[in-house]
Amino acid sequence: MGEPRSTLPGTPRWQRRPADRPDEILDAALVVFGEAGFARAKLEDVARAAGVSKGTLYLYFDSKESLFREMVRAKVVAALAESETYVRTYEGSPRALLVEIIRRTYARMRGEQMTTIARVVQGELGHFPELARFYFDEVILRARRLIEEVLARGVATGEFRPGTAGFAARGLSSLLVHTAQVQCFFHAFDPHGLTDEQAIEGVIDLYLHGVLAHPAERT
Amino acid sequence: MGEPRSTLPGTPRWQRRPADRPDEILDAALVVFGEAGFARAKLEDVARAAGVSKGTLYLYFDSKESLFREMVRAKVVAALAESETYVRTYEGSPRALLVEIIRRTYARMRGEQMTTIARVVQGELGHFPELARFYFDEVILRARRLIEEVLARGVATGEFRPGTAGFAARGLSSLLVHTAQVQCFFHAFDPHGLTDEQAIEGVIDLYLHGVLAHPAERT
DNA sequence: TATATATTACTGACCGGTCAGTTATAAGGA
DNA sequence: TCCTTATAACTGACCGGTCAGTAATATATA
Repeated sequence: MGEPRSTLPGTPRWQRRPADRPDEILDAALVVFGEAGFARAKLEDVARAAGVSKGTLYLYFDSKESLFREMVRAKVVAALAESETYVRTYEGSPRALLVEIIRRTYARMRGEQMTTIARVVQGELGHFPELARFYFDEVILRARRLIEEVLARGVATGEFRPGTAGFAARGLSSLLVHTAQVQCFFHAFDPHGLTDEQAIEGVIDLYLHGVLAHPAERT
Repeated sequence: MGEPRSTLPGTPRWQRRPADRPDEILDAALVVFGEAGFARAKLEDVARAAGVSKGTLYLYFDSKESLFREMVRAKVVAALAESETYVRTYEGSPRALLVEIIRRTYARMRGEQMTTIARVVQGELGHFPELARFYFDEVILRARRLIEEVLARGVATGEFRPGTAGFAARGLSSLLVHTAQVQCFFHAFDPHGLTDEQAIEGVIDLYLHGVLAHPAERT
């Protein structure tokens, strides 16, 4: 995130590090936009967090908006790509894979920066049609396809029931994203709050079995 | 939402309607905050939408923040209360009640203003700790309790399996809220988009049955 | 290897627009 | 007539974006 500028005599007041600046600024942007949301976030603060001056931001990014877009792009794509290769190289049963994907995804959403991004993006989508399009194509759809692939494998082996394809992947995304968000935002208030581990187990159990006692009786 | 101010000669330029103003302003606030988010929303616009001048807002509300809080309070509580009496007076089977609650809740979230509120609130929660507390207590928890009651009835009759209580209610909230939001924000982009009806059926099917083909084999 | 010169990364004061909140004034109504 | 309700002009803080200038580095020259 950029060293604080040195004030020691002898050391230069700042260094030229054009290769590192963009990433440092993007990291800072994630933090500041994440805390404040787009509109409240001050470029001054992004600059300070990145250890540069405000003018420097404009050497690397065109505007506040474009900085925001670039930040989302940079931070979101890596995570998804990782999950994709995980699925592609996995060799166990589809059910075990599904459980593993749920665990990993939840962990990432809770631990790192994804809930922040999801929250801010969601709040700002209306004002950035271009970003909305990007987010849908590169995040929502891609995640959905990944889950659909896992589900399809399970249907092929007979572990998962067929005919859920239309919604099941969307459902899992929603379950994961929103559960993580609620845990994230409201855990502090919740007297009977679940631990993250309990929440994950709940997601897995619910997603695999549903709530019916006798699911054989289909309607 | 307040009549536009008359400019016809003869008609008074404005009327004193202190009893009606607050609600008109709250309606206007919902629209404007919903479109713009808290930070971007201009009180000028709220005033115009309410058919009053900006100064008038300050006769009824202390500040932008307090207007926002009051708006959320006013708009959210009614909806929940309605569902609560519905559940309390329902006489059919728990399973039918659950399905009905899902349908109604989804319909309300999609048709009216709830997704808007949910989105904006979520985006702004970090900046309004007091509102967050209120929202958690009066919305999240209350909705959860309502669902838990329905589930408990079903467990009692043997229709629902026991032991899901810890998470099942949370899971349904997440599923409903996030599904409605995704439908709302991204339907326009989605080439293979589901209709609302399909989405609801998906939620119901998934929530009742889960994805497993042979749920008997519990782990 | 030291010094002059050119280049480019970076700074921070400043400008202009925006908008929450205030206030002086007017109009309605009992 | 006097109080309440409403208006609209006003203020001042705030912040995105700019740019003239400066500091760090690279290159050329002796």
